[in-house]
Amino acid sequence: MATIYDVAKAAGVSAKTVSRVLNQDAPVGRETREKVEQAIHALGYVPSNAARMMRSNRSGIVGLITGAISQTSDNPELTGLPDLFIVQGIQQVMAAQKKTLMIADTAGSADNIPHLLETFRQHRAEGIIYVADYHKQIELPDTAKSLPIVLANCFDTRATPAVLPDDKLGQKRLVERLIKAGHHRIALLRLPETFVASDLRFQGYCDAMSEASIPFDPALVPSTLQDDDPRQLGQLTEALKHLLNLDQPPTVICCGNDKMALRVYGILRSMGLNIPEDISIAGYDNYTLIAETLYPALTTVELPYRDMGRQAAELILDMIKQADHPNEPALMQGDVYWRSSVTDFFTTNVKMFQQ
Amino acid sequence: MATIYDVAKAAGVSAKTVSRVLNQDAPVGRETREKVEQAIHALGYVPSNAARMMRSNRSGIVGLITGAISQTSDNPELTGLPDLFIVQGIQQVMAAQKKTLMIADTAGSADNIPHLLETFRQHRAEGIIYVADYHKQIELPDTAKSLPIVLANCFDTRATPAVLPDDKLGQKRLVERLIKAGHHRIALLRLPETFVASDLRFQGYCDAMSEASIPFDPALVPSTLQDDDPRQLGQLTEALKHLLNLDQPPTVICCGNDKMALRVYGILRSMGLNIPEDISIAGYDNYTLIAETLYPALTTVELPYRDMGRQAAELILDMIKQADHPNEPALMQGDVYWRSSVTDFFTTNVKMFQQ
DNA sequence: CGATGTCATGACACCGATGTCATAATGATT
DNA sequence: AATCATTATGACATCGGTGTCATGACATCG
Repeated sequence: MATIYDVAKAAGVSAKTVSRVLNQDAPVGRETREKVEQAIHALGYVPSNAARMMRSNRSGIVGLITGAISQTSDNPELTGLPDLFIVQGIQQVMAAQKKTLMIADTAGSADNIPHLLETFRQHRAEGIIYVADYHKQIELPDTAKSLPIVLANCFDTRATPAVLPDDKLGQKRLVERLIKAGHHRIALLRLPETFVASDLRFQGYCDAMSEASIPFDPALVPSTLQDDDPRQLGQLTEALKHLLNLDQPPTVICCGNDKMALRVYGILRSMGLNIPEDISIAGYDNYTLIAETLYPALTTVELPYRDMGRQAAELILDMIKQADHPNEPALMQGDVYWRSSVTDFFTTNVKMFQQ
Repeated sequence: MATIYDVAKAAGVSAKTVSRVLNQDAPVGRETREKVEQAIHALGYVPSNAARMMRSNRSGIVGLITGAISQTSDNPELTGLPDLFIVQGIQQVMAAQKKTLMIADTAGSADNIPHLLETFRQHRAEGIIYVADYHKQIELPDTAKSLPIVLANCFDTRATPAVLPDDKLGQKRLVERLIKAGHHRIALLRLPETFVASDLRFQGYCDAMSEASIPFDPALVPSTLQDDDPRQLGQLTEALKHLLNLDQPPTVICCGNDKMALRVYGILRSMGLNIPEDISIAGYDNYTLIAETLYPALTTVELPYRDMGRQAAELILDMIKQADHPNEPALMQGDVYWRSSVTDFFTTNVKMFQQ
């Protein structure tokens, strides 16, 4: 591979002059510049990042640790890889800032993290982003403390800067929108309690109900499911039967996520119920492959993964520039996507009057 | 950040001796080694990859170009990101071989590829893998020819080494299995013709039917769909009505992919049909989030993404070692996943006898 | 006992860029 | 015309490792 000296020789100038042409950091005579540019082109010369980095001691590399890529399928709850959208958001910002993103993977085991950090340090990464597959609490090894680090979709007890989805607000907005559409009997099928989001969304549900002065009815919020996947189908069926047999059954069921909603669609239909005529269904995540493809399309709340990624990327770049960092996690809001799986009583009424 | 000279000074030895301890490429006295190791630990020294790379001229970096990460949502057909599994397979092999994987992203536009290649060359990547989001033909810019390159999930006209899914064999196996389960009237809802897989799978379908001596009935294979997503629902409904109104309607419908199967579930149920009692459904892709979550779970063929990734990784590593490369694309086989969306007439009969 | 071989270590050059400083040529200013 | 500023260029050192070669201390062998 050609070096800057080969170019210099071919152009009949010094290496430093070639360097100046490359970096445009000092005036170069027009003729000289053209000779150099021709030589570069003719030799197919590409400057060596390694040599540059050595001199400048700035790598321009940001490390990204994720389990998304090599996620093992032992937890089938998570094979959707939606968190890859976070990586996408990060990538966008890094590309715009001409930073190089180096992605490493935990291969499903947190034990690998120290080794990954070591590799990043060898490459002189300037900062690190850790991306979790779903909203959770984590504990990073002590080795992580020596570099600027940002957590995305997770948080720890050491107030490491973090970017999180605002699950509470998201669920609250959804329920508010449901109430606005005329629903009062609103059921909530919670995620397993092992998920941080389960409780946050329950709080959002309660807030929205209480602000609308609708008393909380525990019968509408069956006990949370287990994350044991094979058993979930049976548990879901039980929970749905319970809800449908209430004296005042719900007019809409909020599912813990879009995947659960997909299951609920199947179960309800096998019971002979139509969505949304007999009962409305809402999800969470706005996992478009499901939400837009389901028939009817699913009303749901977006998990703002791309925004979280962008936010995390900007945060780490700030931290690299100035050792400054925020103490509070950044909460990212996701919109409600209103689709045809939920009846809007008022819209329906209007239509009736128009007809 | 500490250098090898800092370590050398702290340990009272020469830099070269520290280097020997690090690389274990020459004997070092036990006492000396321990002093050096202590100094390394005390200073938190991590060798600089840049400096190493400069001397050895071997980067240990393999470049990966994909659109998976920053896939724009303008093609909703593809928001599932299943091709990320290819990246996962690649990552596994690279990690095992202690290679560094550098992932770059087309940000949805092939125009960026030359720039990405330039970046890879700056980093002195030893080889490149290009991953496509679905089985397709591509055309790489000429700049790509100077490095070993492997295509995954795509191919070109220049016989660049490629790793592809064996769509023909996959569909053939599925149909063979359906026939074995007692189905004779087998419908095929083809993907849009713009997809390479559409024709290959149709060939597989024909092969299986012909080998079982079942005459080909064009009525069972409606014209292919458009990839225009909003219109697909209507087209699908039309196609299904057509199939169901035949004199001899199909007993099973093979869908172009799992997502189409998800749509078909919804449409058939809104027609009051039960799966698989009234009609069986099969998909393609084994996109587990859909296939396993659907109720009933979906019979489908795996797209062997992880295997393709592993194969592509091993191929590029071979090519890096020896400039040798194969001329024929590697076709990777995917298994049939038999689930409850398809009636097995023989199993059913056996059960009836047992009862 | 001298020759040879192995072990342990260090001095030094080198990889490919770029920062610093020096130098020469040109044009502008007094 | 002498001085100064600006432009255009090159020589050289340097970044942090590692390859090459040299050196001294022992151990082994005929």
